Amino acid sequence: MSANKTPAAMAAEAPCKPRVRDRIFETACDLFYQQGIRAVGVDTIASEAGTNKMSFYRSFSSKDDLVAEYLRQQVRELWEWWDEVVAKHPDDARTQIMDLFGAFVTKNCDTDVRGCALGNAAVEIREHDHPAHPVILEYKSELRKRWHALAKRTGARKHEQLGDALMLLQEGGMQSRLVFCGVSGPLKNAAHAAQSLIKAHLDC
Amino acid sequence: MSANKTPAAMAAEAPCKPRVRDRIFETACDLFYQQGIRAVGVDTIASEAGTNKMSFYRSFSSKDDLVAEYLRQQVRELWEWWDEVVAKHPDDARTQIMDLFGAFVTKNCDTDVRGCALGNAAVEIREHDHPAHPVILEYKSELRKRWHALAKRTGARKHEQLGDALMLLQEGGMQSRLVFCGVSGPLKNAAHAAQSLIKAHLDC
DNA sequence: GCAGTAAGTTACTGACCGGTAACACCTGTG
DNA sequence: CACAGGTGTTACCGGTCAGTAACTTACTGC
Repeated sequence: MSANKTPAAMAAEAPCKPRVRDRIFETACDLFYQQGIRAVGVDTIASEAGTNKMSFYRSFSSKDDLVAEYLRQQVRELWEWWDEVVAKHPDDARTQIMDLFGAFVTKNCDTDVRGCALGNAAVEIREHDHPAHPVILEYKSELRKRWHALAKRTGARKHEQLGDALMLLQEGGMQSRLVFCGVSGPLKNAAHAAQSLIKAHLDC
Repeated sequence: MSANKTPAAMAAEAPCKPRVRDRIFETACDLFYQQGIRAVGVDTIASEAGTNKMSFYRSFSSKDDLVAEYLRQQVRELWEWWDEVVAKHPDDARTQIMDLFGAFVTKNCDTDVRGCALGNAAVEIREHDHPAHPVILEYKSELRKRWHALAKRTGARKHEQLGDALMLLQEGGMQSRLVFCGVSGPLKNAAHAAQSLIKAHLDC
């Protein structure tokens, strides 16, 4: 099927699909994030991507599967962002945490930020058999593990408490972005709060 | 219309409607909170309340209005809870905060807790002209004001920072309840985090 | 030119959505 | 008894939802 190909415009990726699928997927990601998963229909996605529903179902088996893939994509981008920030000071956990919060606040300045895609999905999708469910659960668990690991490397005695606290700050910041515009909400003090927490856990 | 009435079963409330409306409203609140606003249809609410759609529309002008009223009810219950907790130590802001977090964690032990009704609604309802929008915005603003006031009364110099930090902890705790069961998530360390923050803001 | 394949087009299904019209019932009050 | 109000029942409207069938177009490599 996808053997011995020479065409120029063939993307350098693993599968074959050249254009339409990607266009649909990108459009779907935007719409899901901006307007919510349940609020966006398959017809809307297709026409917004400049195609039609039939082409949609040639690329995706169902809307639910697309949603799961959308969330997996978000997870990839989120970890990419995280790894990038953390890579700047590989041996200084405390600076890594502060960098994360700094970049986190900066990122959330954009007016088109709508909180955490995974968290929002958890609100919208309550059915336990939805293919998106394991994606969300795994992401949040991994996120917590990373905060714990980071907190431990600061040398804090009660590193689990510290890690959870930092995660709560982040989650709360994302949540608040849906009602407070820009960084006008409590989010703007997230970095200060993180600083205070670290200090409290290290020198007393 | 509602003049000179004597019937026994007439509720002691202001309007006239005796039973059906309340049954529908209560059912709707439960379903909206448990399954989400968009996931619950008018038909479902009516039949779950033991009646039908026609009786629903005799009591409520539209689903959107019912949603707004559901949220207003949630706000009432939330402030009632808050005031009750806070009333125990009227002159000790620090204890009030710790009591709030204690009660907050306890409340979230229940298995049928699904996060913050207002926050969830903010995720599900993105339309700016929805009657629920002002309810959500006003609640979150008032919540922030209360945290600020509480933080100020602890004597903390940077009370705005402290207030925002406490709010972030609370918001994050609610958000995390949708994916982590009971208090197995980071929520369980919310009280510790609050304690650390207060300490950091007071004695250094 | 032929074959294969990706894509566009139109029309459809069955289910559900929010919301309404018309009518029957039942119960309490005058 | 008659009347009124709250309620139940059935059927319906127009719209949208996810998903499918069948046909057509256009490009590409051989």
